[in-house]
Amino acid sequence: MPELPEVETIRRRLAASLSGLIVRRLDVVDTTVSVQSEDELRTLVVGRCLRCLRRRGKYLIFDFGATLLIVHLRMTGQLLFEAEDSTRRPRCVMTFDSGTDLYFYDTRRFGRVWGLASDEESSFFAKLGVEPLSAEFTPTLLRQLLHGRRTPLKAFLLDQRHIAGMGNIYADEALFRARLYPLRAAGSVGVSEAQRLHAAIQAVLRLGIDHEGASVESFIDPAGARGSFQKILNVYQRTGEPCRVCGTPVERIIVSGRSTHSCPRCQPHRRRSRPTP
DNA sequence: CTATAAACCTGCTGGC
DNA sequence: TGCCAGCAGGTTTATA
Repeated sequence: MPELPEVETIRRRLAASLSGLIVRRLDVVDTTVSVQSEDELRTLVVGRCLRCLRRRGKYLIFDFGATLLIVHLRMTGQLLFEAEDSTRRPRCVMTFDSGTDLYFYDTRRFGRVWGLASDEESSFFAKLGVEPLSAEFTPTLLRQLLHGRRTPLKAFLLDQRHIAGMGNIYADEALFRARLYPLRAAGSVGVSEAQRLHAAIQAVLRLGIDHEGASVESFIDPAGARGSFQKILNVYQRTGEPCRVCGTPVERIIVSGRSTHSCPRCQPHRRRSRPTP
């Protein structure tokens, strides 16, 4: 599933190829891709110059200056420069004046596209939490966000209203790196633990970006390249395999309906001092 | 506020 | 070999 590092990888690849190009046409193949009509989307993007590509959490923003096209890939969405074979149909296609096509493929059809005027952006993202790699995200802010909450840390990290961009992979990896048990109540986290969690969140997201994403499901970048973060996962989808730090088998539980992976020794239920993983 | 569940989807897996 | 129930998960919406 594309999470922050995967969307950032896509953003960088698209920015390198598409910045400054003018949209020649937009074709909506699967009308469920947007609540808006093909005509409405066309009015917002066709003939306009793509100024830049931005990202907010897991949302990808095609910035045309006065208008925006926003894409969320959800589970299986892919943006590709090349068409797939005829057994797979794209949900929509954007064609640029250079002749470059951008296909939106999405097996499970959870992904969505929105077109809007740029002055609607702040309200569009009004409920979205802090950008975890921004200067705004500090250990102090994290502690404020955690304060008083009884919800499990894992559920807290997945909640996009608090911090934007983490999904199941990076939430599990961040908690492992911070040596925190996923079911710990968010509000029970102390100052040093919050500092550890803050550092761990930023570290796993940066590591994910450095590795050009985790290709655990169907993630590939627009040129079809896989990421490599899946090769260095510590706990995600490693149930029963030895912890890379202590050798204890990785444990799998369900937290707020999501499979959750952790090392029972490195991430104990109670606080205790351990060497840094 | 918090928790849980269903809905949206399709491909894959496990069990028989 | 074949069939099918069940699972995976990001987000929204509904319900307790």
